Amino acid sequence: MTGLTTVWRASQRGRDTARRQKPVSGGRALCFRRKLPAPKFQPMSKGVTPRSQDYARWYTDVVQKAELADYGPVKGTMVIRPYGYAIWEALQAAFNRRFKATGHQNAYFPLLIPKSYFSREAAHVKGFAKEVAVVTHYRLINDPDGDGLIVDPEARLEEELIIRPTSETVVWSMYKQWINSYRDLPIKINQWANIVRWEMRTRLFLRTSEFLWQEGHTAHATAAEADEETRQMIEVYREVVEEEMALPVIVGRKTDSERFPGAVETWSIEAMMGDRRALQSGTSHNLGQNFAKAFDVTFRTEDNREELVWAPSWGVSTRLIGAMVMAHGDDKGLRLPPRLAPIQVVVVPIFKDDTRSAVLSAAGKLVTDIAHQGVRVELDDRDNVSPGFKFNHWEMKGVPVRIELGPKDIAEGKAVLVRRDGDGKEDRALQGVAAGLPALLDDIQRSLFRQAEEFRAEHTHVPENWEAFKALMAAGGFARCGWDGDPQTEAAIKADTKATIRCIPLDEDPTGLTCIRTGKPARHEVIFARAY
RNA sequence: CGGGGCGUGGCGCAGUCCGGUAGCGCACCUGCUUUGGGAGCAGGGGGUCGUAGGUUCAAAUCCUAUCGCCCCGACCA
Repeated sequence: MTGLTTVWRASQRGRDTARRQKPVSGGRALCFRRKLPAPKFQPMSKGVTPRSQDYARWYTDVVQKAELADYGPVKGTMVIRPYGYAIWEALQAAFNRRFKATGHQNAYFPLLIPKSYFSREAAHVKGFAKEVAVVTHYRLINDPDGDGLIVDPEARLEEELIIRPTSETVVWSMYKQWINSYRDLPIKINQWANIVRWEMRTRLFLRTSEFLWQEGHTAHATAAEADEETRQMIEVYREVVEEEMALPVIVGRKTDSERFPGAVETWSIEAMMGDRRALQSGTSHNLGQNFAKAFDVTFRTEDNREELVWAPSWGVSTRLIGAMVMAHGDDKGLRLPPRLAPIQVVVVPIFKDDTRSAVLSAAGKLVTDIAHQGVRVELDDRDNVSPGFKFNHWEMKGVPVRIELGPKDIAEGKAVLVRRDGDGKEDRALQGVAAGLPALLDDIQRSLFRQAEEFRAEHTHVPENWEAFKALMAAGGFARCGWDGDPQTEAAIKADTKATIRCIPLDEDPTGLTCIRTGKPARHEVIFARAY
């Protein structure tokens, strides 16, 4: 409790003092001049920090005010609140449907992993060791020297356990037991789980010490099959993110430096956020035979040879919710794509004491009609807050469509309809407004995708030269250009511009391109951006 | 780990320099009036000032220690 208290107090304090001091110093005197200088910061008593003022703070404000999530008591942890979790459930449903359609089954592996398992694969260890939480004891006792509980020094574990930062090692330790013959392959398992990575700098949804995700682990008899699986799943991710989240992504491969620890090839989908930075939104890895080697997982082929099993793994996390906030949100709050919105339409009745029952009964009827269309609808009949408050409230929550219904409307046989993805209100005949909603929601879904796509197009460029590249990275955006394939060039570019190679896009064509920095012939056409 | 800052009702803060027994806004509760873009008025409840120790007649305020958190830098879905 006190932890939470200080979080806010401390962070707000600095900003507020800074904000207050500027206008206050000499502010009075300046009032006598003809033109009032605009105060540098307009204190926002309501709503959220405008994106243009402080994008990071806008994001945090929206996540909290829309009641998606809140900070947990332990540094870097978050509570996903019901509204945020409902979005996660919608995403899970969308993914599960496709995972199952492509022959995968859900299962669950344990949270705790023997430290020795974790150490089997060298690159894997190197990648995760720095951020693994370790369980060393199994008991607390009363402190003999005072009050409170202490870790019982007698209760040290013989073998220390790690809390999974990902599950490759446990999964493959089990696959060793399950796989003997080519007849046992392929195994295509997915698990929904929480994982822990002790992050230094955390942000709600985007990077927290514990997060929820899905990790697929499959085992195959051939390299070709593993490669096919890896590509198929990145395509599934593309489809869900673009079609359900209305967020356009670039599909591509990672360079060596950005690859998953232990993978031979990593594919990712990369999206552009509202501040023009890139967000890796899903990854699919071809692990080759690395984990099979580490866990000695072999099988008998049809012609009785012993071979190592081939492995992909793939995952998306609650980070996707952060992506949705940052890609679609505006200064009024969230804008949710209808396919994932927990509430697709909200009806706000407007009434006074004398009109209350008439309005509420008309609104109730409307809500029933809407529900019959298969639309997720909510009636906000609270009478302790004003209609204006409700408008802002539901806009903050990103509900795609709002219908206002008051006595005047009912008299005229109409309702007022407001799309969250645009501005302005329009009248609709009360008859038929419900029937039109499914098509309207589809239109909003498309419109959000189009807006995100246009935004990305506006900020994606092919820089002519190094100077143009630097300017683009400083301004923010995606650069599509040549790279000589040298990791040192990549590192130098990062040092100069903070930009990294987000991916080598699926449709790359390096022919005739030169490296943006060295001028050497390009080995790959890549996407550069500053990333989260 | 290095640098900077902060812990005072649920939240945001003032009070700390110049010790005198805690205040403001929001939120909350009650009532009345309201309700088409974040309602108004009146009344009310709630904190011992991160923790521990010290100085003092007296500590949110001074001293010491300690814990925690935030921001910036070195890692990452």
